Amino acid sequence: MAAPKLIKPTESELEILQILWEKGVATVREVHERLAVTKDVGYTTTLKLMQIMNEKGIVKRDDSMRTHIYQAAVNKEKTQKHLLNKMIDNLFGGSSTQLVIQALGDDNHKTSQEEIDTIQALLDNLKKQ
Amino acid sequence: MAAPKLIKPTESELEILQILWEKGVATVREVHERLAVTKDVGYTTTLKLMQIMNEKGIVKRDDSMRTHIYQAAVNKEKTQKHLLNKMIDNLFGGSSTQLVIQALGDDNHKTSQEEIDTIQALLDNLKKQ
DNA sequence: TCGAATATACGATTATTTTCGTAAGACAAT
DNA sequence: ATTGTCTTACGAAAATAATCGTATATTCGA
Repeated sequence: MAAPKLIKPTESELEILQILWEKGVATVREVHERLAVTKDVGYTTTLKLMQIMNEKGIVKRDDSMRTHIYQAAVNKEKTQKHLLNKMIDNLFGGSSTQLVIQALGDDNHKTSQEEIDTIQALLDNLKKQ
Repeated sequence: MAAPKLIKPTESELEILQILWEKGVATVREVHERLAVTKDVGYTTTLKLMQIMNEKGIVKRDDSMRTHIYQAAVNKEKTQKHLLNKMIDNLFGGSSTQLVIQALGDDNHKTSQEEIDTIQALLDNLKKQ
């Protein structure tokens, strides 16, 4: 029972998690400089957030050196699936299809030809089962 | 031009919106009794939330009678889309395709044959454009 | 060696969200 | 009319999230 099943990262925490998932490991500064590209926020704010995430068990860190090295402590796909499930149930009446339809018809995130092919392949695969 | 107003309902507000979307119109008491089924919350809490939502313009109300009649003032699909966008950005690195893949491969919300056909038709349509 | 740059720790503040107690008016039944 | 129930209004506490300032320690060059 080591795994705390209730993972509910805040919006800011999710932004940091994304960066950690992508980079694997990162320092506070690396995370912060990435955040600073799209967000106007102070360094100590990022630091504090990552410290809190560490306390919550959302991230792990190696503090054997002066500059601590952080990494995500929660699985990316599991977290995505968990939050997606919540949204499907809370906002789309339990229908993942409804959600998919909304997502594909989204002007803000245009779906490329290639992506469409990817999804179609996935659907063909689903069909066979 | 008039600034397009950003609808960002909180989680509690979303619970209320869902009830209003389903019922069309409802009194505070009706909403509250529905909430009370799954949530332990006081009546005045629901009342206050709905008053705040009214101030924010998330709901409208007819207060010509003693018991006010509420209805949603934001479009269901638009709100779904907005929150979906947020999730795509916050959790899927901006890739709606990644989200779709997770949603379709979700064990908790099985995708039926019929639903697959629906989505495939949608994709074919997207392809033509 | 000294100072600038950089690191963490941590308290405090601010903002937002959620909660509820209390008051006062309206209504219905007796 | 009186009482008990229902309603909204309102203020403010409690809980949660996000922000940053300051202190202190470490490192690296000049």
